[in-house]
Amino acid sequence: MKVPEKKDKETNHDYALRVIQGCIISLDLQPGSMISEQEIANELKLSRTPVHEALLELAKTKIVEIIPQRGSFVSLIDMNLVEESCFIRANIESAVMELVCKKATQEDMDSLEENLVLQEFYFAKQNYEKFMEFDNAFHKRMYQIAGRMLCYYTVQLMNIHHSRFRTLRLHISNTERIVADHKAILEAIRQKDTEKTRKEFLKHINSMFVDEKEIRQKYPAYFK
Amino acid sequence: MKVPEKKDKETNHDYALRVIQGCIISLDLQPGSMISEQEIANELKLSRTPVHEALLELAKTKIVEIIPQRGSFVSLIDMNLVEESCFIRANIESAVMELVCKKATQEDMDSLEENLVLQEFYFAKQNYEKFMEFDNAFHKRMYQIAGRMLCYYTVQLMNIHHSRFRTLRLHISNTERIVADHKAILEAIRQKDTEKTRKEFLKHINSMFVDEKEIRQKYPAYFK
DNA sequence: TTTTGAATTCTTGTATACTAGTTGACATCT
DNA sequence: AGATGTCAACTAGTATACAAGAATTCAAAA
Repeated sequence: MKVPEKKDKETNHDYALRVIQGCIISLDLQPGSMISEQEIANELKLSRTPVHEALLELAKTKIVEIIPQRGSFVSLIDMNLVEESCFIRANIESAVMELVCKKATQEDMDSLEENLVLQEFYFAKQNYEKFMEFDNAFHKRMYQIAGRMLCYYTVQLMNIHHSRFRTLRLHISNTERIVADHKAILEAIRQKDTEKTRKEFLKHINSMFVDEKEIRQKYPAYFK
Repeated sequence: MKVPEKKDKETNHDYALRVIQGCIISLDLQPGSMISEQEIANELKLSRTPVHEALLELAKTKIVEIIPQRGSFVSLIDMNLVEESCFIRANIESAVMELVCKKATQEDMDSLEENLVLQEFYFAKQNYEKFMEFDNAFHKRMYQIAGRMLCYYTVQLMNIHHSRFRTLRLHISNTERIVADHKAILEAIRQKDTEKTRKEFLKHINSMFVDEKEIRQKYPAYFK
C-alpha cells in the first residue's frame, strides 16, 4: 500500500480514510482483497481505532464490506453501484449546472475558462495527474458557483464507485474525448443554453460505459 | 432523551446512531444543544466508543458539529442545508420516478395503491405515526421498483435536515395536503405521464417551504 | 481414509485508560 | 477594581486490552 505523508492538523482518522480511499480508487488495494485493520494500523503507524472508524465510514458507501469477526474486504466492482453513482452525479450535477447558467457572473465564467486552458495545457504535456486535478476542480467550481456544496459532498461520497471504475478504464482506453467534452460543456454554458448544457454533460458522464465489456473481460476477478 | 430498546443483532454502534438520529429529528435533542459522548453512553448503557463512532457519522452529514476537545453539538437548522437536502431528493427522486414510469409492472402499481389506501385510512384515524410510516414506505417503494437503492440510501443520508424541519413544521401546520399530493402523484404514474409525475412530485416537495417565515419567528433560537 | 473435535489464531466489536487541549472559576498580583 | 496566572473539570482523539465469534489446523477416533 502506498502511504503518503500525514498532513498537519489532519486527525489520524481522516488520514487513514484518505489513504485507504486513495488506494481503493487507484486499485492499489484490489477489489475483493482483504484489509486487516491491524495491518493498516501498522503500516500507517496508528492504533486500530482511527483505522476502524475509517473502514466503518467506507462501509457506509458500500465500497468496503465489513463482516464482523471475519474481516473487512474491498468490495468487488458492482456495475449496478457504478451506474447508480453516475445516476446520482448526473442528476445532481446537471441540476447544479442549470443553476450555474442562471447564476454565473462574468468572473465565474472567467475562472472556468482559466481552468480549461490549464486542462488543455497539462493534457498536451501528458501530465495526467495535473490534468485530473484540474478536471476535478472544474466540476467542483460549478457547485461553488451554484452554492450547493452539500450536493458536492454527497455526490463525492458515492462517486468513489465511479472513480475506481474510471481508473480501471484508463488502463485500456484513450482519454482524448474528455477535454473535448469539457469544451462543449463550457460553450453551452456560455450560450446560457440550459438544455444543451444538460445534454452535453449527460453525454460526458455516460461515455463512461462504452468500454465496459472490454474491461470486464480483461479483469474478470475484479467484478461481482 | 427518549431511549428505545436495543434490537437484536444490532451493533451498539448502530443502536447509538439510531437513537441519536431519532432524537435529533424529533427535536427531543434541541438544535444548538450540546451532546456529551459520555452522557449518552451512560444513558444507553454503552461505552463511549460506539457513541463516538455514531457522532462521527452524524457529523459527516453536518447535522452534528464536533469541536475537538470542546464538545459535540446538534447543528442549528441551516435553511441552506434544508434546501440542499430537498434539492438532492427532488432531483434524484424525480429521476427515479421517471424510471418507475418505464419499469413499473401491474403488480408494482397495485402495491403502491395498497399503500395509499392504508395512508388514507391512518390519516383519517389521525394515527400520524402509522401514516408517516406508510408515507416513507411509499417513497421507498419507488426506489425499489426502479432498482436504485443506493440512491435511496444517499437521499436518506442528507434528508435528515429536511426531516427535522418537517417535524418543526408539523408543530404549527396542517397536513391535509399531503395525502392529496400523493394521490396526484400516483394518478400521474398511472397515466405513465413522466412530466406530470415530475411536476406533481416537485410541487409536493417544495410545499415544505411555504411556512418557513412563520416557523422561524416562532423558534428563532433553533435557526442559524 | 474420512470425520470429528479441540486448540490455536485470526478477525472485528467494545470497554477502558490515557493524552492533549479548552474552558471557566478563583486566587493572586498590580 | 482589574488584569493575570493557575488549577480543576470538562471535552474529543487515540492507544490498548479484552471479548466474542469465525476459520484453520491438526490430531485423534471411527
